[in-house]
Amino acid sequence: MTRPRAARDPRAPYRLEELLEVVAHEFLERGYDATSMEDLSRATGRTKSSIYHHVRGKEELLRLAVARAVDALSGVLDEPGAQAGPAVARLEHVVRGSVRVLATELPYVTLLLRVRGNTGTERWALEQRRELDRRVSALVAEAVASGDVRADLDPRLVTRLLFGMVNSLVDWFRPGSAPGRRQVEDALVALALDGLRPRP
Amino acid sequence: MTRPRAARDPRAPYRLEELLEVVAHEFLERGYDATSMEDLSRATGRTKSSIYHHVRGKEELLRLAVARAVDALSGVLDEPGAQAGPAVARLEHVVRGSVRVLATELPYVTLLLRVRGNTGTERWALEQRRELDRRVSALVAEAVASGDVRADLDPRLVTRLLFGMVNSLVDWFRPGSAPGRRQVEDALVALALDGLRPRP
DNA sequence: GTCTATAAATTGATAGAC
DNA sequence: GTCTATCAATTTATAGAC
Repeated sequence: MTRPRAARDPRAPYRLEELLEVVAHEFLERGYDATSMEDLSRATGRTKSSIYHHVRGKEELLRLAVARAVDALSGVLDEPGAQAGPAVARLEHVVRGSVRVLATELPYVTLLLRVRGNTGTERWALEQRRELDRRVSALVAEAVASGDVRADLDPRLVTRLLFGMVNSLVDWFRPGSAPGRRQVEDALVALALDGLRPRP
Repeated sequence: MTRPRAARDPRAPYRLEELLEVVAHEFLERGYDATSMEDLSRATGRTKSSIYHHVRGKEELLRLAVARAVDALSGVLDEPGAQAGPAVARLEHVVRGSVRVLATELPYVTLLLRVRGNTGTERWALEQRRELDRRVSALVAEAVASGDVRADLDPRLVTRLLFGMVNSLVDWFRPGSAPGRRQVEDALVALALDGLRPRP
C-alpha cells in the first residue's frame, strides 16, 4: 500500500552534500554576503528555484556548512587523545587534531572562522565557537595547574594566542601544496611549546 | 584677485577623516559587502549623494581605510628599532610595533586583514599585505642566519605562524579592556620566543 | 556640500507548470 | 526536483535644485 513515488529519494542527502560543497566554495571565494543565489545557481548548475527546494534560503546553506566544521572540531575534543594523559600531551593532541580538521574540512572551517554575527545563524555559529573555546581554555588551565605549561601567562590569553595561530592557517594553508600538513603541525607545536629561541 | 569661495575648504580633510572613521566602523560591524551606501548615509548623518561628493563610490572608501593600515604597518618596519641591532631584537620590535599599530588603528587593520580580493581595490590591498610579509620574512630569515632563531624551522613558515598569531588579535583585542596592550605584547613575545613549556 | 528624486540593475524569494 | 516567470525590495549611482 506504500506509494513508491512518495518515498524519500535515497540519493537526496548526497545531492545536498555536493550542493553544499559547491556553495561553501562560492561563499569563500566571494564572501557570504557578496554571493547571490544567482551566483549559487550558476555554480551548481541548478536554477534558484531548485536550490530553494532543498533549503529554506541562503542562511540555511551557511548553517549547514558551518555545522560541519563545528561537529568536526568538537569531535577532536572528544577523541581519547584529548581525554586522558598529561595535560600538555592532550593539548598537543587538540592542536594537531585541529590542524588535521582544518586541512580536511578547510572550506567549512574557514566559513566558521569568518562568521561575524549579524544574523541568527551567525550568532549561533559564534556561540558554537565560544563553546569550543571554553573547552580548550579549560585544558590550557589544567596544563598550567599541573606545571606542564609556564604559570606566568594567563591561560585565557594563551588559548587565544595559540588558537589564533592555529586558525590563521586557513588564510594560506592549502592541502596538496607545500608545506604539508605534518610539517605545519610540527612547526606549530615546536614554536608553541619550545619557542623560536634556540634552547641551550 | 583670488576668489575666496573657490579656495579649498581647509576643513575638508578632517571631514573625510571623520567620515572614514564611521565608515570603517560600519564595514566592520556588518562586513564590507553587507554594508550599503544607505547604511553609511544613516551612520554618518549625511545623504548618499553627499558621500558621493567626497568619494567615487563604496570601493574608494574601502581603499582609503585600508591605506591607513598599510601606511601604519609599513611605518613600523621603517622605524630605527627595526633597522639596526641584533636580528631577533629587530624582529621583537616589529612584533611589538605591529601590536601597537593594531591597537591604535584597530578598525583599519582589521579591514585590511579581512580583505578577500574580488575587486581591484581588494587585490591592491592583498598586494600591499604581501609586500609587508616579504619584508618581515627577510627579517626572520636574517634572525635564523645569525643563530638568534632556531634553524630547524622554515623562515617563511615561521613568519606565517608568528604573524598569524599577531593578526588574530583583531578578533578579540579591544583597547581599554583587559588584557591591556602591554600584557598582550609581553605574552605574545614570551610565547613566540621561549615557548609555553617551562624552561629548565 | 548638502539635499530630493529617481534611474537601472540586482537582490532573496515565490508561484505554478511539468 | 527542476524549470520559467515574476515580485517586491534593495542596491549603487546620478541629475539637478538650493
